[in-house]
Parts: sequence; structure tokens; C-alpha cells
Amino acid sequence: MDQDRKVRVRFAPSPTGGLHLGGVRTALFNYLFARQHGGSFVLRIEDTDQTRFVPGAEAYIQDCLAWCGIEPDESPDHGGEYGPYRQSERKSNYRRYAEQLVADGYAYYAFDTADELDTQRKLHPNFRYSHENRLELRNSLSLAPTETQQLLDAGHPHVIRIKMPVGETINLDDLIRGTVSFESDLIDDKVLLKADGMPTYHLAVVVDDHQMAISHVFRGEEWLPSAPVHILLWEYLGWLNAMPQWAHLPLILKPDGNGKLSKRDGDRLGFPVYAMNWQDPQTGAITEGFREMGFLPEAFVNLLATLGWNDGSDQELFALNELVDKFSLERISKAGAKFDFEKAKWFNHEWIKRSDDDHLLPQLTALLADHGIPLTDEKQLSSVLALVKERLTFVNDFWAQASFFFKRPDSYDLPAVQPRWNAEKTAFFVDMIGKLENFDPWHSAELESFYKLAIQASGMKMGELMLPFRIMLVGGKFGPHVFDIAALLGREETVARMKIGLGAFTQAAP
RNA sequence: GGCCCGUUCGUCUAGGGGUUAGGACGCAAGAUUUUCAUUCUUGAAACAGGGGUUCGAUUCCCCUACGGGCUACCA
Repeated sequence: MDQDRKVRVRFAPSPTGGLHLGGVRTALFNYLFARQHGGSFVLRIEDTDQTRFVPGAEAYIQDCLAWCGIEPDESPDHGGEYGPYRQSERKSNYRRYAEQLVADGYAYYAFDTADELDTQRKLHPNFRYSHENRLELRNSLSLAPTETQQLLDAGHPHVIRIKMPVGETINLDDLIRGTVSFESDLIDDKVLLKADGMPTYHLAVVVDDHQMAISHVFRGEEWLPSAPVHILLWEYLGWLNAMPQWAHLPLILKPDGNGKLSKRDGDRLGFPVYAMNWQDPQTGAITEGFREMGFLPEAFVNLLATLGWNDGSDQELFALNELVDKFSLERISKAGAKFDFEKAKWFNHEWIKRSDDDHLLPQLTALLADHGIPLTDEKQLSSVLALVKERLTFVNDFWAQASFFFKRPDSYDLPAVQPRWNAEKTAFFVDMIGKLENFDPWHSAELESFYKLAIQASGMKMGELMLPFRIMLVGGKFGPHVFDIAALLGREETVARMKIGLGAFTQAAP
């Protein structure tokens, strides 16, 4: 193997659905490795299965990657010298290699129909198309050469299957798992070229990876069992010295119970599994994505990277460029990792705290617009954000945490004040409103000391007069420091809200 | 069923022949905040089991158990 060859890795999703956690993580690890080694990250679309191809999914995949900050060096959209990057556009390639394998004795034509194979499977519980029975089935190995030729000439539907050797041990050197051995006797004769002339994944990856000079293949662990077929193909096609190095990534598991994380788990447990909103083309149903739920791409990338990888220290927060520096295959764990949504939320909380205002402001502006609030004062928005930033788990929490800065309360938490409301309190607020109308300077600290002095003078208890004030301004028992709120609201608005609130309290009082 | 992979607190994980087995999320308690949240402090919480090897295994080896993946003309 050529150790000096340029690092070229690829992410090869099939455009059959939304890009879920495992997919994005695979892309991320590929990307990190490429960047780290000054290599190329290739996006190749494996749209081989026409029956399940979903229109729009290809653009969706690219959008997801872009949102995460993963920019391919070569892709269907941006091109590159190894194109085309869509498998459907490379179709002419595959048959030729399949035929070559037949000619070299490594593969054969099989004419069995789907029905015939079904019958076999019913007859034999553990049916495998293999060296044990291929001579009894209808293929170019069992048929006379003339008969095979006749069927071929007549255009009889057929597939091409690999002829698995007998008695060989196939060793895979996996970068994460070390050497993994397989006995060739136990592996069936996989279909390489389908009756429709399209390749199966097994043929396609090998041919594509070879033609695109891929140096490293990082893919999910679910591919481990078919790795020996791929290795054999690299050998049989005569490309063994150009074979990429392999690394099979641990799976992302469902949080409860066991098994691979699926879309249904997200629906069932109430968290996203797709990077971005995904609309099922059949049903039209939209599954909410991490982005739409209010995740920052930084947090999403961070949580994905640390699901199955760590840098050996206690550090948990990593930016993408930091990951490029610190990522290493050796530190990827072998065992699958259960996805924990609580921890995912924590990552987002941390990233919101670390984000600059100008990073968050556009999203907040959009959020306010969704609630019918036009942006009038960006500085004010910034000040509000400073007050509530560390309370946010999601960007969208901003509305729940800070909407009262932009609109007056619709209702008041009357049960919190009403039972103990009295004339004395009414008098205090009437007096306070009058004083505040002329109070200066309108700053949080000054307001606080002034207000507290007035409470002392009144002889009433602090808590008796603090809570009503808060509820007048925001409507309920929540929000940041009251005097910060008043300061930000401004004199006019604060006084106006106090008057309205006072009216509501006295009217409702017993 | 067969093949392959895996197994440290509930979860993500660090560690590695001799450690009080460390961190984080979550949980609990306390403090701060005269709201709610944040924050801070403290706490409970793990080496799957059995055999070896060894003076000594959670760490190395084997077996078992358990979990997962694959077993399509899907990827």
C-alpha cells in the first residue's frame, strides 16, 4: 500500500431520506480526517436504488452538511476532477467491471428468478446462494456454456454474482478494531450487478472508490460483515495495492432499550433524529430537525463528535476547527453509544452561552418576526439577550424568557398577589408611580436602592412589594432581576405597566 | 439459526497489573438569587459472571452471559 498517497475520503449517502445523526457523524469524521491531513473530502451521491430515490433529498443532504460547516471539496454541485459524483451518472462503468470479473472466473451469470429464490428460501431455512448449492441453481457455472450464451443472447434477465472462494480466510485490517477475520466459506455469493443493469452497493463502492482514488473509508459498523466481499473485489479487479484503509465506526443507539437509533425513536421519545426538518415525500409529514428545534450547528457538531470520540482529557466542548486539530481515529471507541437528549440540550446551552451576539441576533430577529414583532432597535435586542442568554437551552426559548420586553403582559398571575392585596399596597404603588415618573437616573442600581428605601419607609415587608412589582412588569413569577427589566423597559413603559397592573390588582382584590 | 462486533456509574466516557476507579449529563441536598431559571458546593451512583496468568487483576488470556450488527437483485 502506498503510504504517501494523498488522503481522499468520501461521504457516500444514498438520497433515500433525511440525514440522521449517524449519517452526519460519519460525514463529520470523514471531513475531520480529510482536513487534518490536508486531503480532500468528497461528497458522492449513491442514487443507485431508483425505487427508493427521493427527489430533493440530494439538495437536502448538502444543506445539512453546509449548516454543520462541512464543506465538500468535490460534490455533484461543485464538481471536481473525479466526477461525475452521482452514481446514476456513472452507470456505464459498472457492467464492464462485472463482465470482466466473469471473464476472469471471479463471478458468474445467474438466471434464477426472484420466485425461484423465494422457493429455495422456503425449502431451506438457512438458504444462502453459495459454493454449497450454486451448481444446483441456474447460472453460468451449472449450465453448459452454449446454454448460457443462448440465454444471454435472448436477453434473458440475469444478475452477476461474485463467486466466493472456498477455504480462504479474509483478513480486514480495521483502523479502529484491528484485524478482523472472516471465513470465505460462510459468505454467500452476493449479487454485484442487478437485472436492471445497476450495480449493488458492493460493486459500486469498490469501483467508485477506486476511480475516485479514495484512500480511507470510514463508514458505519453495519458494513463490517460485507467488508470481506469488498476486499475480495479489490483483489479480483486487480486493484489491491490501491485499496483504501478501512475504519468501521460504532453505531449510535436508541436511548432506551437497545438497537440502532431510528426515526421512530425520535417521534416516540420526543427529540429530533434529523439534522434539519425532513418532509416525508409519501405522507408529507414533517419531522422536526435539530436546526429547527433551536440547536446551534456548533452544538450539534460538538455532540456528534463526542458521541464515540474524546480527546483523552476532560474537555467536552469543541469547536469544528478545534476538532480538526484534535480528532484522531485511535480515540474512537469500539462500542456503540446511546444517544442522550439531555446531554444534547446541555451542549446547546453551553454553545449559546459562548456565542457572540451577532451570531444569535439574526435568529432572534427571525423569532420575533414569527411572533409579529418587528425589529426596531437592535441595541435593545442585544441588551435583552445579555440579560437572558444564560437561561436559554434553545434559541427559541428566547420568546418564553424575554417576550415581555417586546409586548406588555396579556394576563397577570393574580393568585400570587391577590389574596394579600390591601389598600396599603395600593397606596404604596400610587405613590411609587408618581415618584418614578420623575426619577433620574433611570438605571438598575439606582432604581433598586430607591425602591428598597421606599419599602423600608413604608414599614411593609420586602417580599410583599417586590413580587407585585415584578408581576406588573412581566405578568408572572419569572424573568431576570426586576430592576434590570425596569431599566431596560425605560421610564415610560415601566410606569405605564405599573398603572395597568395596579388597576388589574385592585380591581381583582377582595 | 449462522457469521461478525462489542461490554467501566442510569447515560456519554477517562484510566489501566498495585488508583480513595477520574470527568460530564441527569438525579438528590444545600447556598446564592426576596420570582423563575442560571450559577456554585456537596452527595448517591460503575469495572457483566466464571476460570486462568500473576505476589497482586477492573486492566492480559480463555469460556459463559448479555447486547448489537449483518444474514435482499436496500444501502
